Amino acid sequence: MTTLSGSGRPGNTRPTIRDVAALARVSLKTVSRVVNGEGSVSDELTGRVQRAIEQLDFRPNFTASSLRRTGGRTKTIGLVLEDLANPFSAAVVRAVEDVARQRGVMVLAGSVDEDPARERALVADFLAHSVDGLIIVPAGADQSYLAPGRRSGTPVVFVDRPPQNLNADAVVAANRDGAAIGVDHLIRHGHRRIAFIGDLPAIRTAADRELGFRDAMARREVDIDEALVRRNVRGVDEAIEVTQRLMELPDPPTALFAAQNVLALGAYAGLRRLGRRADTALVGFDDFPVADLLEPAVTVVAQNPGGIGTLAAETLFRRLDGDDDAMVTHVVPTELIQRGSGEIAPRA
Amino acid sequence: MTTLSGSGRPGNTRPTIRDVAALARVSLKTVSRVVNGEGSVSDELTGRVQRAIEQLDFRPNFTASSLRRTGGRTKTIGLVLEDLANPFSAAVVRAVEDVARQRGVMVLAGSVDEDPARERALVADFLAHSVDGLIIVPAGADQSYLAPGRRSGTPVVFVDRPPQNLNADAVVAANRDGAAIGVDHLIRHGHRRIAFIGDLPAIRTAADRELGFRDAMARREVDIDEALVRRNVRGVDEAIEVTQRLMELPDPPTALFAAQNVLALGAYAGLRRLGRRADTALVGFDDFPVADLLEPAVTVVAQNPGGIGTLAAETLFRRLDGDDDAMVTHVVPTELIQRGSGEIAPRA
DNA sequence: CTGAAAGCGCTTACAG
DNA sequence: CTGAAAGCGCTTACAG
Repeated sequence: MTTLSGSGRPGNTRPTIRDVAALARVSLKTVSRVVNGEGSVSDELTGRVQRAIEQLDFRPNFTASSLRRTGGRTKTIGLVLEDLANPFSAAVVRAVEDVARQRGVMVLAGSVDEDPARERALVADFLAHSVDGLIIVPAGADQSYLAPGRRSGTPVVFVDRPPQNLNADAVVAANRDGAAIGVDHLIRHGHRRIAFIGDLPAIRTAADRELGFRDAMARREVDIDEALVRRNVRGVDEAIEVTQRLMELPDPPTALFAAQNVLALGAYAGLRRLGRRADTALVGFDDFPVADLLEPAVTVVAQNPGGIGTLAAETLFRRLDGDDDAMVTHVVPTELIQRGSGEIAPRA
Repeated sequence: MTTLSGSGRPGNTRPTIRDVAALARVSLKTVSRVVNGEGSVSDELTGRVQRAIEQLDFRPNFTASSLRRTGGRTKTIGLVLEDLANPFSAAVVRAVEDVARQRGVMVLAGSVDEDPARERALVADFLAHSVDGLIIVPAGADQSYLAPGRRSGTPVVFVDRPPQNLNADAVVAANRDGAAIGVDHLIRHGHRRIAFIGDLPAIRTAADRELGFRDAMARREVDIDEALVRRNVRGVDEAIEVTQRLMELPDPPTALFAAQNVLALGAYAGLRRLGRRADTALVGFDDFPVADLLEPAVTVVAQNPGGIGTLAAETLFRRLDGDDDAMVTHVVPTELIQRGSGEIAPRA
């Protein structure tokens, strides 16, 4: 028995439309018609083609077809995220995937770990692979490098943080308003000495949340003791340490606002070590698993990563469908979830 | 000024190698040589080509090139997971991504939600997109559908659960041994009435963990009270309910072994509601965030999802590099992490 | 209803 | 060192 593959390549190659055509004794175009369900093929030929497909276990090469097909969509989109392993990124991917699936679109995803160079490299790789669109959590402070690509028709939607030096759609959480609501909650429970624990101010969301903290304090005319404002705190361990330092001040805070979930965890652990968990209020920004199982359970200003991802994907597909209205920034509201830690009154 | 694109398509299309060649007044092949750094191009022409590339912001279409290139690799692999949003899946993707990145390979990922039909559909989609290889957490009980694809040269590595009706590489956790170690830990702390809380026995890992539970009990000659063996428990809420039922038995267990992290969370919450957290031992299988912040902190048999993902990716790439040794199943060891809940002695 | 030719963006195999 | 032709797997535009 001879090799079915016409070009005489080794036998273990995937069958092509040419092999099917040869076996069914029809033209390439007829196979193409059957595969794409174009109709207008006689039952006789349709049958022969289908049997050949079955027999060879032929699967059309979608990538090859998109090369010539009008529009030339590859039915893939690229996701540039902070870290696929963190719950926020993971929830975004999942939500995007669900929207994409309905359209038969696959998702390529990659982590950037806050490295601007890696952001650009990943975008370049996705573009080289001809993705139809991009969803990006920007790490760098300049997205102007995307301008040429966008001109050539690849839409981009930013998530979590707005782009800089580029006019593009974005979907962000209500960082400033949400933080203000969380802090206001503490003030209404009687606190006036409220500490702020935040990440690098260079990260836009961290800066916005600090602004929200200041908004709330100003609106209620509560003085901010700058000694209680701690920025540049990274990771659980640093948050634990910072919390312990804060609580050991001569005039310590009665409440903590931790502007990120990991920092809230650190604050919780720090309070616990000092035995101050039960008498110090704590509100965190961004929910985390098991927050409700801690004691006291942790009150948070919850983001909606699933909602953010869904909206980002919908925005991207709207652009792919031809929408060329002005770029918009969607702000997804946060939700204050009261669980106990945020409702502790100040010590007498 | 005329359109640079020779074919007269609308101007906002991405420039091609042809546009570059025209602008640099060289042949296609010369552009190709420069782009691929083949050398053997005069400085004169190299310069002209590079300037044209710069000027047009040309980015080679990798997908098109792989169509003709020998080997025809697309430098993409497909990941079929349970749910991208769950920590186990997320950790696996991240680990795979890191290995793939070193080779300039991108990862396509999708969730299957324990739906066998979705597993097959996703695999078919990945294959249609010509991925170079697949990493799969199987949902269905039959992977024979992959045999034809594998014959045509796409390697597949299974993760978390071995494939059925298909001879392929796999990377799994030491479910049976790990569970036995966790249960043995409870026995050594004096427990004899130990409850087992597990997921659907149809899921291989759940079944294996129950076997491990039975192994440990048999080895120490502890009788199993079948009334304390609860299978088919799904999700936190069911685990909470099951735990409450168990603790309300006339002769309740003194220790619980929860064979999955979500079930451990439910067991913890269930004990807490009954005020039995501090006097009932609990060991969970598979670690979870914040397990160390609960009180008591939860003792677990930790899997190593990162290690599993890394090993799976390495195995896949080894196959892509031509390794055709016999298929192997790698068993990644678990680690018992003692945190408090597993070291509680039985009530007197 | 059916097919032969040309082409998608790029590389291979060959010739100079 | 350089290029013209053929081809990767498929679709388009045209002809019958």
